[in-house]
Amino acid sequence: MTTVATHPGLTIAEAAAASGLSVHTLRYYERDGLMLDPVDRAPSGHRRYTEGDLGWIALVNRLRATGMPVREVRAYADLVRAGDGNEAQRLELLRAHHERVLVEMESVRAHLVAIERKIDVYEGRAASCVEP
Amino acid sequence: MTTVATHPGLTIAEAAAASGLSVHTLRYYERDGLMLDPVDRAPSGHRRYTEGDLGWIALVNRLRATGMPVREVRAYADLVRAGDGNEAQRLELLRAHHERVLVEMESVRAHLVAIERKIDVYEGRAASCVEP
DNA sequence: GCTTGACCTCGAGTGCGCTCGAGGTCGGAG
DNA sequence: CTCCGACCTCGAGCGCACTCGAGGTCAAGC
Repeated sequence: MTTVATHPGLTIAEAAAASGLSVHTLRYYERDGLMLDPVDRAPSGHRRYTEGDLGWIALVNRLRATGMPVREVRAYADLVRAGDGNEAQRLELLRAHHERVLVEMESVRAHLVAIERKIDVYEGRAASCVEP
Repeated sequence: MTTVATHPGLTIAEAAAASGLSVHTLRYYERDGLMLDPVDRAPSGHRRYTEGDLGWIALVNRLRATGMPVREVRAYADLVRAGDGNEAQRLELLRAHHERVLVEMESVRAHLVAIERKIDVYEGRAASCVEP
């Protein structure tokens, strides 16, 4: 069952369009160890992104979008790359991140409520308390 | 009714403790035009923060905590400093920020749900779909 | 055979938001 | 009078996450 030359894969421009990242950022992520493996290359040396690459990038995007630092995404990628046996560590990393995001969201929500009150003041829907 | 030498005001260290910012950051904010006015000084030249200053800093903290860029906080401070007549602009700025924060929170929430699903996979509470 | 354009590498540059350090002043305690 | 600690200014430095540019390769189309 030698799967020879299935799909050629996406060019970096296509991968950029698909992921919402810039080609610069895609190369940067790879350089910086955020990808699981170096991306495949065409004989020309051009990158060819697989569906698996895109799936991984989507996860990286989710982690980044929720504020995980690049270095921590790299740590996660390192764990996955290391293969089986560290699932507990991966889980711990994700759970810690999850918890931090929840705390941060609650903080933002609370601050936002205070800002809403100030908006109400400007709209004349409430009495100003002290400051402008 | 000449209010002579009421309270002396807080030192920068006290203001830092009260606001949660560092003394460096307090000076930086002032330098950068985020304060409504230059902070009062003792005869020694040392800063003396009033209750009003602290209230304003609290607002700045709320704006920053919800992700408003420093330059936009400055723009808001500029408006307030300019005095009456631009309430509509201030309101618009706050509302635009409010809207952005809501959109961002929703995005984070959605990404977080996807991450939760991945956590479930690691906990064996769900079947893995495709990627690690 | 030449041009064009998409890609490559490597290293430097950018914008943001602080953060730090050197060198100096000031006021009160000993 | 001296020392100390808290403060001052000014300018540089830092960490992060990209972002850009110079200089080069390669393959396809004219």
